[in-house]
Amino acid sequence: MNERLTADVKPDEPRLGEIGLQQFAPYLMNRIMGRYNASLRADLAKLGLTTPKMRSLAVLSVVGGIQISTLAVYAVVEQSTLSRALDALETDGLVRRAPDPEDSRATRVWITEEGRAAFETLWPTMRGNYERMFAGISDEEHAAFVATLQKMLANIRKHQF
Amino acid sequence: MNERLTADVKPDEPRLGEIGLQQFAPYLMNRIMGRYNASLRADLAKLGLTTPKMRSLAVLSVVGGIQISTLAVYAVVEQSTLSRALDALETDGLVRRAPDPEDSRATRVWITEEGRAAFETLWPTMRGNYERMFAGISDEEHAAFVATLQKMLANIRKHQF
DNA sequence: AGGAGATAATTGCATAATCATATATTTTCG
DNA sequence: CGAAAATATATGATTATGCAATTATCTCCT
Repeated sequence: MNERLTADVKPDEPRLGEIGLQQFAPYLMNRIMGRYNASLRADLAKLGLTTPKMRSLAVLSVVGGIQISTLAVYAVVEQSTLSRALDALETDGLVRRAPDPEDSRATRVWITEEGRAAFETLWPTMRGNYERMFAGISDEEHAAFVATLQKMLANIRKHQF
Repeated sequence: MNERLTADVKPDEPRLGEIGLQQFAPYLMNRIMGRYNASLRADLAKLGLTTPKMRSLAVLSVVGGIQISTLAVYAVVEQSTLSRALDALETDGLVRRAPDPEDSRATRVWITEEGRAAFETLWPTMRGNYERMFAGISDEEHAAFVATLQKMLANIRKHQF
C-alpha cells in the first residue's frame, strides 16, 4: 500500500502508514475521548446540558471566581462558545457572573449551589466511564500515564496554567 | 471549598474536587487534544479540509476499501457528518466511493492519489505537533503511554461505555 | 501624560455537527 | 418461508461552533 514514494521520505520522518494508526497517540486519544464525550453527551442532554456547559461546571466545581478567559482555557472551550454557554447556565441559575473589581474589562464566574447539585448528579456517570476506561490498569500504570499527560500538556499549552 | 457534604460521600468514590483536575485523565486528554485539534484546524482550513475530512483521509491512507460505517468508527466521526464529509471529499476527487459487491446496502471508500497527496501535504504539520507534544519524553515512556492507550481503547470497545 | 497595542468579553454570521427520520437491503428466527 | 428486527447510508431540520469584528478597558513605552 505504501511502497509508493517511500524513497522520497526521510528515514527519520516516518509516514502515518508506517507508524500505524494503532501506534499513533493522537489518533488513539481522539478515538478514546470521542467515545467518552459522546457517551457523556447522552446523560448531559437529560439534564439540559451541553459539553461546554458541563465542562464549565466541572472546572467551576473545583475553582471559583475565575475570569471567563481563564475558564475558557481550563474548560477547553472557545471563548465565544463559552460566552453563550454561560448565558444559558446563568439563566438556569447554575452559575453566577460578576464584574471583576480589579479589571473592569473582565467578568468573574462562580458555580451556584444549584450548579454544584447539577454537577454532582452527573459525576457518577463521569466517574463510571472513567473507571471503565481504566479497568485492568494498575495504579502504577495509571499514575505513569497521568504523569505523561501532564508533561504533554506542559509541552503544548500556550498559557502558564 | 469542598468541606461541604464531604460526610455524604462514600470514601471510595472521590469527588472531582478531591481528585483535582490536573490528576483527572479525561480532563487532561480533552485539554491536550483540544489544543492539538485546534492547532491542526488552521492548517486544514488552508487546504479546504475540516477535521472529519482530515480524519477520513488519515484512516484511508492506511486502510483502503472499508465500509463507510467502519470508517465512521475509525475516524471518530458521526455517520451523518461523515456522509457529508465524503460528499465533499468525493467532489474534490480526494476519495472514491463504490457499492460494496457483497452487500448492496453498503458503500466502500478509497483514498485517491490526489487524496493521498493532500494528506501528505498535511502530514508534516501533524507530525510536528505530535513531536512537540512528546518533546522530552523518552521512547520507553512513550511506548508505555501508547500501550496504556491501547488498553483503554480495548476497554471502551468492550463496554461501548 | 498619552497614544499604540494588548486584552476581556460579547455578538453577527456562515459553516459544521447532531438528532431524527427515510429508504433500501439483509439477517434472524418463529 | 416470510414478517420483524437489524444494518448501511443518506438527507432534512435544528442547534452548536468557530471566526471575525466590536466595544470597552488596560498596559506599555517613549
